[in-house]
Amino acid sequence: MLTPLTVDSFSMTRLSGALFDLGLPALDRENLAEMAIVRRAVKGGETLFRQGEPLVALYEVHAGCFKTTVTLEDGRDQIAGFQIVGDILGLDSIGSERHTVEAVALEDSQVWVVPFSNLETMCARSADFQHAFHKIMGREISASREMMILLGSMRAEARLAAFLLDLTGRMQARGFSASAVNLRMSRQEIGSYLGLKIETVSRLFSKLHQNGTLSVRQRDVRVRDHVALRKIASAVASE
Amino acid sequence: MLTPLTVDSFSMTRLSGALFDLGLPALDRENLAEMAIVRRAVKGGETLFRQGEPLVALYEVHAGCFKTTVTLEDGRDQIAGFQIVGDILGLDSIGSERHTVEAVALEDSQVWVVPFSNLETMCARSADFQHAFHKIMGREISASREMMILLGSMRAEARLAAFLLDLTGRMQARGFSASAVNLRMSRQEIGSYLGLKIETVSRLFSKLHQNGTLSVRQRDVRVRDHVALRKIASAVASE
DNA sequence: CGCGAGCTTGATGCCGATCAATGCATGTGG
DNA sequence: CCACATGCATTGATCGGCATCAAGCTCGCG
Repeated sequence: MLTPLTVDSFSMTRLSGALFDLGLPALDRENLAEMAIVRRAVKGGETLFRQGEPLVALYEVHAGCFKTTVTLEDGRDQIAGFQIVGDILGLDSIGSERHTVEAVALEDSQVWVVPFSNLETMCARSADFQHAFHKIMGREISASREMMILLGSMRAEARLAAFLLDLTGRMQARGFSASAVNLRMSRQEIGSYLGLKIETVSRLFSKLHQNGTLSVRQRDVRVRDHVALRKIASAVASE
Repeated sequence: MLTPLTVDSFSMTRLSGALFDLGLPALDRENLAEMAIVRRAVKGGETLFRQGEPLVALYEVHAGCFKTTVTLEDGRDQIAGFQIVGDILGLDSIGSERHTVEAVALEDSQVWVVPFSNLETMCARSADFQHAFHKIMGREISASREMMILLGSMRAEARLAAFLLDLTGRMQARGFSASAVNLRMSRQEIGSYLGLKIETVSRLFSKLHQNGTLSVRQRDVRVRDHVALRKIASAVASE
């Protein structure tokens, strides 16, 4: 599994993302080396880690996009989330010290590999670093909580709108366009994530395209009317 | 808000629950005093903390039962979870340093109040303590993730069965009966948590009562057939 | 060109929401 | 102690949204 590692010394001097770009001047090249943080390439379709594997490291997405999936006892599997640049993979496994999800690259990607034990050592050494790490975990908890709310209280159209707003919002925060998205995932995968069937997702994209909220061409999506999209996402739908 | 505090010196010598009962011999009476951990009584219906309030402390439920709710912009609110003895309240707020949910006691309860900054200090001091705390946060992440799966892929009957199995399982882990439960929450609240309407919840209780899986009398529920309940919870229902 | 995976679109059905009424506990005042 | 009110739960009838079933369609690729 832990195959070719590529360490790009340029990027090591200017790191981005939640785990590193914390305004911690202390976390420089020297710290990185000490923590044995390296970069690893993951090809599209390749699995980064599987359900049940012991926790060895956390991963920060440096480039590309991942999906995390859970396989249920009966064999079906559901998508637990999509991770883009700056997101952390592996937080789910800290409770049990084993991965509870599988992470698969949706396109050619790169991750920073952060050995977990070194990370805890680092936490003990720096109060700022510790606090920052706790905030990352806390944000993960809030995010899952929000997803629960979405799945528990929104109708199909609102779910899709919220999904698009979340995705574009995250992309924008990482410096991408807030309106033009190239979806890396299939309708199937979006449906699985949102608790909807592929046909429903497709129909909703068509509907939003027709009424001018979006412009959809396969996986190229452009948000034409942010206000309308926001309105749909917050539409009441039952208690 | 932070009204009368009761410190029970007997209980302080023998603490239970996730945050304290970690097999950490170091966390004795002296540490508790140093961390300024105190016990506080919360009457049924009383609010422990509200959405938007700054994070001051985490709380471990020492006795009783809580619900956490999120109020959406449009005024509706949804239940994010139920916390029983041993559960931690406030983890949701670590990401933003403000509470994202409101916590309300469902009956007369008691909590341990753990000032957050002291907790981080403690983490820095003890690697074991730090690791234990990380596991607690990790478990919270996994739990929310599981709830997402439930809401995204299960039909109504499976949701209720899973809810009951989760609740009784947690009760059992804390030394209560695994089959007899007195629900502290209304049908309304269960429905809100599971993304179902009150009528649906009621009908399902009736159905499970009639077919002998449960015995239901108001909020007194007894699991008669654990195997059947488990089967219902794992029934396939769509992708 | 033809094949296939992924996507779209239509027709139908079912689960759970909605609307509406009744039942059943607890509490309060006469 | 009963009459009545109030809040929660149950049960029934109907409706609607999304799943399901079933064809086509589009686009990339050998």
